[in-house]
Amino acid sequence: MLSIGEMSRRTGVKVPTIRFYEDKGLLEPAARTTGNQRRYSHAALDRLAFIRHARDLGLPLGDIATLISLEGATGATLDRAHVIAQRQRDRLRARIVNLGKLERELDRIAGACDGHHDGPCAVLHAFGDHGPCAGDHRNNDQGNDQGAPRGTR
Amino acid sequence: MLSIGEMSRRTGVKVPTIRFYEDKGLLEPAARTTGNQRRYSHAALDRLAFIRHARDLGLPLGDIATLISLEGATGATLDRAHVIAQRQRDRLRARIVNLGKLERELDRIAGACDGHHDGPCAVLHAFGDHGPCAGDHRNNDQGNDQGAPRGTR
DNA sequence: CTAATCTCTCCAGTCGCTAGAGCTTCAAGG
DNA sequence: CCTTGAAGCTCTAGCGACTGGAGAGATTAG
Repeated sequence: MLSIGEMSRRTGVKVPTIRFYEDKGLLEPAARTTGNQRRYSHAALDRLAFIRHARDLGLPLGDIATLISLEGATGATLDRAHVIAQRQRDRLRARIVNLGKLERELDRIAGACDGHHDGPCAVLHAFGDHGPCAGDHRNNDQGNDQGAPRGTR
Repeated sequence: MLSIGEMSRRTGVKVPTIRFYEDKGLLEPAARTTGNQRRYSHAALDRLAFIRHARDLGLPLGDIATLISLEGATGATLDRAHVIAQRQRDRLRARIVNLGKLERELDRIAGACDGHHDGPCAVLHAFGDHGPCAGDHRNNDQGNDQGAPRGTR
């Protein structure tokens, strides 16, 4: 049986985050000691590692919950897991293409200012000016933040 | 003078979001009609377009506020604008590299399941299994969400 | 004048955490 | 056995960048 701190150390998921996952139903409520502290099985450890990994891959918690609910399922139900993986990969692909466009534009903007500061700033102008970028770098990105900033680890 | 709805139509920024920007100090409080409705100048329209564009490029509102405060400045102060653009470009670059790794892994996961659903699902196993990926696709991405999901536009 | 559309303010919710307050429990050393 | 300090508990609030709804008032077209 593992304490919550032990779980945290082994998976790299912060302690409050573990409690948060329990609250959201991603982890089953842990068993408790007589003093009300959580104690986890190794199965729970595996589950937390699974969640962690899926989060690293950018899956939203809702999708992760779906994957968990599919555990132990067989047959056609499992197509849903496949669909989630594919959808996430496609989201990521679209996002990479989009970010590539943004990068090129930021290049242009950063390059617009190369040291001579006389008149109004070219960088500021470039930020305001949407013309030079072919026009469609808009980020109509659905879904959540792929690869969330979760603090430094 | 433009109504808030007109501003929204012309920039693609939603009405509540415009009010939100005002609240956050990115837009100066608009003039009001006798009936308390906001009326905007064309300068305000330009400013909103600027914000919109910078947001599309993934700049956090704090950075945008800094850029705005630099408007009209000259000389060395403007280096700050340059630094913001470069920093953002670098964040984006790092992020693209990282997302590329994630994409390859999702490819592996999605590929793990190719139709035959007999035993336990390979996709689920692949999500749980961190081994095959060289190990360091972790997303220790600092900074905010580059290219925010702002709903469908 | 009336009906339809806009706009107003305020509040609550989203997502995935993170941090703090103020308290209790646990394990190890003396 | 007692103390000490780390680790745990619950609860609440906050982040960023919005989004949506309620219920009221303003404006505009016919």
